[in-house]
Amino acid sequence: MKPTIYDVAKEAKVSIATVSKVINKTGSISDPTRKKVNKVIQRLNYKPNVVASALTKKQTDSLALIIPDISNPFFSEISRFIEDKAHEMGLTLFICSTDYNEEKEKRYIELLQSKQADGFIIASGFQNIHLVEEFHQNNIPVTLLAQDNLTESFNVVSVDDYRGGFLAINHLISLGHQNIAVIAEKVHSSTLRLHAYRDLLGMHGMPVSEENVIRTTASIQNGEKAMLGLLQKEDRPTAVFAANDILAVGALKAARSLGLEVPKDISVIGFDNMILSTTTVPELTTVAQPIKDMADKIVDVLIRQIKMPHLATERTLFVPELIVRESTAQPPKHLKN
Amino acid sequence: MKPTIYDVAKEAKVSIATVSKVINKTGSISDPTRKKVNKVIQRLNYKPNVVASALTKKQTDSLALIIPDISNPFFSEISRFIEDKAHEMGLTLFICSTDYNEEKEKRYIELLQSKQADGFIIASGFQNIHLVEEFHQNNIPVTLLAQDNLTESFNVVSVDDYRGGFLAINHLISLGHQNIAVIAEKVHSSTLRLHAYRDLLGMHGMPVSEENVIRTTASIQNGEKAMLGLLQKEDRPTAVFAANDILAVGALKAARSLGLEVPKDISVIGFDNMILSTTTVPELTTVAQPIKDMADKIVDVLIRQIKMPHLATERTLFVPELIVRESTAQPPKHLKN
DNA sequence: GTGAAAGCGCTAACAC
DNA sequence: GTGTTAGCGCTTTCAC
Repeated sequence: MKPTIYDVAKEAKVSIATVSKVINKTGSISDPTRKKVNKVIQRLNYKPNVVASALTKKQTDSLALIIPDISNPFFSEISRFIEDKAHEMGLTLFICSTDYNEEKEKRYIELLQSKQADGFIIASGFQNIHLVEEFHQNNIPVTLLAQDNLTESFNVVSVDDYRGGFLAINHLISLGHQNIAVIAEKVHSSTLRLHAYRDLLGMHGMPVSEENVIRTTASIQNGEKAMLGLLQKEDRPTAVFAANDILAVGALKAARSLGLEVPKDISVIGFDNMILSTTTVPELTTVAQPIKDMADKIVDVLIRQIKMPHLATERTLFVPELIVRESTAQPPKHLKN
Repeated sequence: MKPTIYDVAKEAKVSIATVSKVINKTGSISDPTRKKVNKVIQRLNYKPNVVASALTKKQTDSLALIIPDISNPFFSEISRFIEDKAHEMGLTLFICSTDYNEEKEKRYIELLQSKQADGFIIASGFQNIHLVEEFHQNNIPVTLLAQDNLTESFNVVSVDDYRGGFLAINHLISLGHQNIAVIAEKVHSSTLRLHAYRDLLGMHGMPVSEENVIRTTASIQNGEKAMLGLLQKEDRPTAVFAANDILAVGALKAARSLGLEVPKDISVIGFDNMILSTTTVPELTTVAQPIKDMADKIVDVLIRQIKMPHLATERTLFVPELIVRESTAQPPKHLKN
């Protein structure tokens, strides 16, 4: 049997309260007894049972991170930073992948409530926002990651999507592109990036053709498919803004499969700056999210909310950054006006 | 306050024992009372507190997965399958990234023991195997993933690394390559892949030059560096076997940076078949691990061990598969003998 | 078919 | 500085 606090107390000839105090460094304990107790703990290889302490303290020191898919590099990269920060703060992390599926969202959220997670981080791509609203009613701390929800007042940590879209399109326009298409996801963040697209085109007196905006789900294949559609149009765009790097990678593949050279024949810009964007040929020009800063911030915000539930809601927008690599250039000469 | 089993019992005018029985579908409960209780559970939105039940049952229904780095696509992909399988079996997963760091390994293992994880999956790349041996002594169920440890008898699920190396090198040799280099990791699985390399070269009467085997840690940069070294040699290899796709991607980048064309000037083959290997140009020829099968199997094995601790140890080797894509071809003519 | 009660391993209030 | 004790919310005998 694993040793319990009773075993330690008996061996050290003190009470369990004393043992508890030396473990948690609470109360005041004389130096000799502390040493004595610690020695016994060592000798018995005693590990406090935190499920018992969680039951008494009514807090598990664990956080739930709900993402669409941990095998998607964007999410695995940011999860890693969140994990590090959480551990640094003494918390463990449950990570669950929901596949954009409302069933799974519901199941995981119930499960993690049962597991008494102290707080929840809901990443972008979460479908059923009603589920999250329930948290609010039940006073369960939640913070949204890169998911700007306007209807309810949640704590949010996100990148400034509009600004990011602006950066991307502005880069393309300043290179001289006049016919720019966009491949976006069907999520809110993509919508904001799209707004920047429309606004900027408008500002430059460029017409927005609805044929030039494709909405899809993030996957390399979908990026490929979307790009193929775009490239088969008569009035083919000279530049494509993919709302994330996964889609951009698909776009790159599609262009290549049609014998088109990027960026000579067509420019492609992504969003996210994940590892993928440096392994393509050409390397991807993209808009970087400061995911480490975002990860740190979101854990801080969530912890604050756990400790002080009635604090004002907080929305932190991080500034994205344009990373120019190889996949964007001036449009082909014969198409320039 | 969250409702407890007492609240449900009171509302339903039954005892907490009865409520417990309907929740867990144990004992025998009459249809009417079950319905009555369920209705109250519904109405109160009652969620059983599993930390309390974990305390009584002495089992948390959770597994620990210890990997080097969740942001490494190989691990995130396999983690995803393990997560799915675990959830299918009614278990939650703690995922921890240790960065090949013994300090972190120790910290996480202690933490997860405190959290009373029912079993541990230790992935390849784990440094301090002594830590794992302690599990054995303490009768804590462990299964190794893709880490074949010879000294102790652990349950192991792995790919047949030797066979994988064989497949890769054999492919290269049958294309006509005579001067083959290898970039391997400093882990056991890589060593096995290396054995295949040496054996196969020997079988074909090809000398093994130690200059042609580089050992490093998995990262794109290290792959790049290793490849650069290889390419600067006078007697430059015509083909390189990278012991995983991450290294192979680095190798591809290095070749490209030197103006070499893959596979025309030099062939590159990887190992793992992760998503990265389809986004490179050229797409990577590689050896695929059946990671879904491995994930399913490892969860099964671990659960079996949790339920029946004294079962014989089991080592399952999965058969890898050669995936020929674009990065391998015959060696340049002028170099062929 | 249902309930009373003991106990899982711990924390925290309180007494000494 | 240290110990006693009452829970935390649940499962599981064992009566009835």
